[in-house]
Amino acid sequence: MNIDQQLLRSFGGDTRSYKAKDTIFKEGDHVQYYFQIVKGKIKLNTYDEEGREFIHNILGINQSFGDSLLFLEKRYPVNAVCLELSELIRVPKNNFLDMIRKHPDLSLSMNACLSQRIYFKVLMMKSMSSQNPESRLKGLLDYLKSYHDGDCIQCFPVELTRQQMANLVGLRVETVIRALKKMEKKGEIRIKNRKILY
DNA sequence: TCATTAATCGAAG
DNA sequence: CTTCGATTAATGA
Repeated sequence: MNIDQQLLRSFGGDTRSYKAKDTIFKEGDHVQYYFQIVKGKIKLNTYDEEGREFIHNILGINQSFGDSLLFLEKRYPVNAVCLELSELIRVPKNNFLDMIRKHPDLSLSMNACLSQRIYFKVLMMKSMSSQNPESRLKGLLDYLKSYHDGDCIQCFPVELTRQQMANLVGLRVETVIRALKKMEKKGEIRIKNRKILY
């Protein structure tokens, strides 16, 4: 979701900056704001009983997060953590709902947005249900690439560390590294100086 | 250059 | 596939 910043401000939105590793909200916190990224990147994660991190999503500029919770009376099911120096616009929940009411067009794009999230979640779950690590990575890469309006072949640079990719698909780094090498051999991806091109 | 973080590798489970 | 141990590369102060 990407809403005009002036509009967000007119409904009480304020800009806040966060340092890398700052926590924006924690699992179990009350949902009180709509967040939209002006600059930087954040991740949504949880930890399993062994303390291993699972990343649910990584969001960048002009993307919002936690917004589906604004329509529910639930607490956050995940943590939101900053990956780098970032700037976010924060709008109080009730103001946000007010804004939606006064701008029906927003409601429509909100639907489109949430629909798309559900759609990609399903695609991700489909590939994640595969036992094969290469299929899981392929699913992740397809998802990432779908956000990229690239045209050329194998020119989409994956801006994620291998560790992050591993935590996104539920595998270990080493496994990801080895699987990526196989995929490179098969010509499914290209690797230039450790950078992955898909 | 020192320290920290990420990427790799090989061997074993 | 994961875990462990160790090395090497890249990055930033």
